[in-house]
Amino acid sequence: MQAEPSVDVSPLALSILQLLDERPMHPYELAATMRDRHQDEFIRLNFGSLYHTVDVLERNGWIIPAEREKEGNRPERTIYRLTPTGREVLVGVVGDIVARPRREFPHFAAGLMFMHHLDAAKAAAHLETRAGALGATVAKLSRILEELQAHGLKRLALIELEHKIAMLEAERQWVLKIAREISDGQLEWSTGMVRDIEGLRRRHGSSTH
Amino acid sequence: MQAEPSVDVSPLALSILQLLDERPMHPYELAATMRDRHQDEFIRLNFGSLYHTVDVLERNGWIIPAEREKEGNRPERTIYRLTPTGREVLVGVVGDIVARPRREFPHFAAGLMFMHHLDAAKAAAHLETRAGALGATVAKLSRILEELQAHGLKRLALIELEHKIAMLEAERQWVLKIAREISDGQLEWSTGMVRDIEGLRRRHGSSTH
DNA sequence: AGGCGGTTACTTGACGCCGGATATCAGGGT
DNA sequence: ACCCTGATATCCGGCGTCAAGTAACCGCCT
Repeated sequence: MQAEPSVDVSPLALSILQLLDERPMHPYELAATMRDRHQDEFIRLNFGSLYHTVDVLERNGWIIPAEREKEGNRPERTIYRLTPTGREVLVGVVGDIVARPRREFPHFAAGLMFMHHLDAAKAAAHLETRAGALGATVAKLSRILEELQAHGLKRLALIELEHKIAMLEAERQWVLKIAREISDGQLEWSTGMVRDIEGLRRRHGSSTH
Repeated sequence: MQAEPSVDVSPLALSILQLLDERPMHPYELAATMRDRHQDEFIRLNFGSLYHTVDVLERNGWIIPAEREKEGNRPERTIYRLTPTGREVLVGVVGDIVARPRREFPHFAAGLMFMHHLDAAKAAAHLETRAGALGATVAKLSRILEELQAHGLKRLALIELEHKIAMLEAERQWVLKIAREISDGQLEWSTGMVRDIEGLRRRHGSSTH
């Protein structure tokens, strides 16, 4: 029932809270709406965790069943609405998520860490492939962005798209640079190298990165 | 037993394969080594999934138990080694992970998506907080990077650190830019806005972003 | 030398979330 | 009549997280 330091509320939960703040809905409708708004491009969505998350939110008292409908012979559906506490949590969590970087573990970093198992030529080629894919996505998203802007959508409504494009583009630049440096020998290559890193300070401390 | 299109091998599994390629080890030693090399800064590591993953790798035939030691009265430990198939998989997976961007769902994007639930001032403040945290991490990692380079480590051995720093810095720049644009009113704010996005093309297609 | 508190070695188990598949019914199209 | 899609929910197995449990070791105190 607490509003609490609002830690560890999943993006999916956040999205549920946010939608129920607009109006009461039943879970399936939540999913449908998320899809309509393309939130599922940025938030992992599937029925299993949706229903589960709804349960959890109810247990926490962030949301409560408001109504229970049965239409024809379809499964009965439960309509939920946001509680006042839920509303507070929503705002709190948004602030928290925006303000505090969380530790993430992108696959690519792991790939890089073991890149020396490839030979230089292959590595460079793979990086170029990646850059190409990244470029294609950036192009696609940019087109969409422009189109939506032309349709009159405000920037604030599209900020996460802008962000994604920027990050993708940054990665692309970096990847390209490294690919070049490998190709022209500027990044010295040694295929079986040892990677002992003495001195990288052991855990403890700023959590964040 | 297949070498296969090498999809869906977790970073942790990759790391295991990689270490066993150097020499046979038992699971606990794997973990210890990963920690020593600070791989756990880039790969999510905990004992539960470690032992589980080892099991799976064995079932797949990528690794096999080579020896079984009992020292004093400690729990008996199983030493694994890489199979030839395992070695192929290793190289394949590395290439794959490097070449193909995977869809990731960073929390921050979700936060941005709902940022309009905050008022402008608070949003800007939170973004600045984030930029600060990002800056601190970048500084810390940069210091470590230099130190390690000074210790004679080759760039190739530190490439993932370089990457992380670059990405963090890119995000920081972006966050700072947006914070400024909010503060000086350049990014138009409307707190309760509707966010219906008609036109963002429905799923199907380049998977990647 | 004996004992005792803390750290390191090593594995297992319980529990919860996640994601994919599946069951059921309604309705519209051919 | 048949089939496909959409609406609606639940189920189940896999994987990750956390923490407990046992043994040895190390250092210190007396």
